[in-house]
Amino acid sequence: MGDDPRLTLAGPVPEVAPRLLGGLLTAGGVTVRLTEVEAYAGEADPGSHAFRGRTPRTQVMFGPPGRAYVYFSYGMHWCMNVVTGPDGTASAVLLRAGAVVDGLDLARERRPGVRERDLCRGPARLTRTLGVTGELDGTDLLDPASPLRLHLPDAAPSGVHAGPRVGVSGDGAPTPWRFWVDDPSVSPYRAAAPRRPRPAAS
DNA sequence: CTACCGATATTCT
DNA sequence: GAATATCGGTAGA
Repeated sequence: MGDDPRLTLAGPVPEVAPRLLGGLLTAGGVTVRLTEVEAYAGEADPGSHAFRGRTPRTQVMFGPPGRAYVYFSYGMHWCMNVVTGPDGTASAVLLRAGAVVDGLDLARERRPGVRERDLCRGPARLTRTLGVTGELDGTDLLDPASPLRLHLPDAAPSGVHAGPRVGVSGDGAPTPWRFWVDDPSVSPYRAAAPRRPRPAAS
């Protein structure tokens, strides 16, 4: 391969997303090999944060590819994406899971009591193990001096699976844009919108 | 392993 | 007020 990574990330998000699998993400003294990702296709995608247009939270998605989009979820968790596609398309890839390949002692120290395979098993666990917070929103992932860096794999990974996205309901639900490789760190599939409706108020 | 449930920011209705 | 790209604790099979 040897493509310019910036050029690779500028491609269509359903093609870019599986190519992040096997990539190395480094932050806070810990490096993770990505094992599970999800594609979100900007303003045309009902499951995307950008579907309703630009907001203070989503502005980074509308910028150039190769930056980190970090957002606060459910009032307590950080989740991170890699912004993809041409400048202005608001596409991004959510990093859902990974396996720690370097800095394991530090990761364990940061997550006391957590089993190794659970350290980055889920998008919010991944950011916590790496120490990623909203301060890193907008970081250039391809800058060697950045506190949060992404290194794309030399070759496209093999054995990639695809399935429906997690937690996405409505029109965007059936789109098979969750990609993963066989690894213990991949979170088990959960159907979208399992939320139990609260008992009807009397 | 499955199932429930609380915490609670951002955004939309 | 309600929904959401979630997790961790607890309970039970």
